[in-house]
Amino acid sequence: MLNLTLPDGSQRSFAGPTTVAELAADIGPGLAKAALAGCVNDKLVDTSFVISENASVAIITAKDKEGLEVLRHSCAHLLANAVKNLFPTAQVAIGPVIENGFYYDFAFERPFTPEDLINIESEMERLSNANIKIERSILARTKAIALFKKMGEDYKAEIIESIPGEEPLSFYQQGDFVDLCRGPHVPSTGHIKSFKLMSVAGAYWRGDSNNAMLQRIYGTAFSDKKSLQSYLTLLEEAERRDHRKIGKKLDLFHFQEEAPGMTFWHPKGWRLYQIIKRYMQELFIANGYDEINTPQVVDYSLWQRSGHADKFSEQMFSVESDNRMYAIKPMNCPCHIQVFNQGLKSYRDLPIRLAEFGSCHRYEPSGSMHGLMRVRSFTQDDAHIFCTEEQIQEEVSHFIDLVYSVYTDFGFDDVILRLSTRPEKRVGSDEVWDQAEQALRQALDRTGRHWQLLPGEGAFYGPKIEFALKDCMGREQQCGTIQVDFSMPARLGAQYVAEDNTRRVPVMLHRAIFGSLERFIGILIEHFEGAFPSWLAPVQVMVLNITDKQAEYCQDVVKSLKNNGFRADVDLRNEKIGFKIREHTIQRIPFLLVAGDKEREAETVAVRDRYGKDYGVMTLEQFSSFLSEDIAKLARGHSSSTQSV
RNA sequence: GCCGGCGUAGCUCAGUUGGUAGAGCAACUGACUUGUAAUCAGUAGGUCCCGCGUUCGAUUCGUGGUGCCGGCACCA
Repeated sequence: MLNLTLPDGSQRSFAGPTTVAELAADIGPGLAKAALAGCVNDKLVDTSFVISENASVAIITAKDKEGLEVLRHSCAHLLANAVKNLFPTAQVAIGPVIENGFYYDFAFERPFTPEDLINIESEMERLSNANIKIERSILARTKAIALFKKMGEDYKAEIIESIPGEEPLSFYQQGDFVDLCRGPHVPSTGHIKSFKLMSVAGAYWRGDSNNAMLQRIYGTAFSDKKSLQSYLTLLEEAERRDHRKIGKKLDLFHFQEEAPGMTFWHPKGWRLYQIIKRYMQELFIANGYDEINTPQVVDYSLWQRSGHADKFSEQMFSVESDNRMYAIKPMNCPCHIQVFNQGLKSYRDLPIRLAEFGSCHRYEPSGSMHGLMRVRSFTQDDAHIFCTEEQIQEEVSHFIDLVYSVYTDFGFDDVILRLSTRPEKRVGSDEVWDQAEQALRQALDRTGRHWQLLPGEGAFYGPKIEFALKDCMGREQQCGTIQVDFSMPARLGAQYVAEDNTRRVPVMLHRAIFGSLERFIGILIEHFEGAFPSWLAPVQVMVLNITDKQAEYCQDVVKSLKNNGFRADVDLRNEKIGFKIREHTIQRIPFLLVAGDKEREAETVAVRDRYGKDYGVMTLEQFSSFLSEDIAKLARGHSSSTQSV
């Protein structure tokens, strides 16, 4: 007698060993059809798995998260199957599930073309319609290696050879196609219906740039066509929000060949930049930081002493002048230590918080550049806190609060916290690491927020906390960080006089909230789709006349708004009001003020926003306080509109 | 840096199977003086990314470079 407990607590009894598929059929014909896999005592298995002991069992369908992953994994196999059918000389490498889909890596004598992709997809459809049974088998590894070598699948053979342990391995076969796989997989290819191949790209074998480059085909699969379609729509939305496109459309910045990876900021983009910088400047002042500024070009010897030249000489811009080698600074911390080192410091002076809008240049690999997100010239909202070990926790606690308040101001409510602890290779004694990790842990716990632990992911010089925010598309963007550094202060001779009159080396905390201003602005552009909240908008108000008769009045209105500190502009062009409204709506200007004869005579303005909402007629005083209120809201309570134009 | 793709007017993009190029929008000029998402007409605008090669002739073909795009790798 076999008793199986279902997720809802109910039980099913069978006379003897039973497969997952039989259990599904026993529950109902619908489930029998939908079953992709099973979960027996929390272990995922195929529907063909035989349950021989009492267990808790769940039937997994495409509606389950695990089911979707099984489906995608099987779809990766379907892809490999199709490629092998069409291009028998292609070798298969690996084909895992990733966020939103899957990929499969192939070695093939020529590049796959977009036409190939179309043909491969048709072949996948054909295989799906044929509803080929997918069967699991077990092979001893020596046999398996021989089998794959015989098939000419050198990469697969290499994978099998590198799997540790001695136990036999599982394989999945569909028709002629066989693949090494832990599984589970869907029962037959007919379950894979809603899929799409997305792109081909190069990828290094085993992710190592010393290895051969394979061709990676990306694809995605969903439980049904509708989910697939809504995913594709989401991708379109992401494309619409691309900061590079919006940056052009809103005339914020540009790039050109003569300065790859370096931003040419246009008036409106630079205004946005300045607003964000000023915001942070005030925050520095309010939180006990002293803003400093250090040289752009610094003798190479400082970078040798700091250790950066050793590790990053390839990525540093260097300048030779009068037979002396300099580097354009790639980071600010060595310079900040130079400032700290001026004059003898006492423990009474600590913590010392030195902040800088540090302009840095790094020769990033050509293929890594991406709009504002990864540039060769950028400015960090950088600061270094020099303190004692005992002060770490309080400084970190305070910093975490600060990060949250900043992200909230910019409209990001979802923040992910990660603590990275000591790696294998590191400097500093275990006691110091214990203390620092403990301090970070306690600071995190004190916030009462969720945080993730990344063991071994810390820098060689100390543990760190990283802050990632989630934008309106649900994408994670790592921005802020606070890192403990046990190494640099000693290397560069930083000291303070302790209570017992001995010289000690201070701990240095590297920290940034935006990360780089360029990147943060890129994130903001995408988050708001260019429709910045009024406190950030480069132009907050545009005043429009209807005919020339109101031109002078409109200019007076703008003058008065500017005097009140608002970023206002006027459009007196001889165009229809509808045309002007369209243009400035597309430009995402928060408020449009229209003045015709009626308004001019009454000394009022007609107010409307970029979403088409009509706020009626107001006096200038009324509008000023209305706008002030809107600005004071910061980003809180605003949601970016997805209304498209 | 690596694999693949791409580079044509300010922007978005056609096009030339090798005979130095076109549209829409923007710009400029004129008319219209307009009431909440595109008024009409006209004009001007190009080293077809750069160098070299093949050719009578290259924007088109080849090659080297450069930049961008999608990934990979990298990211103090």
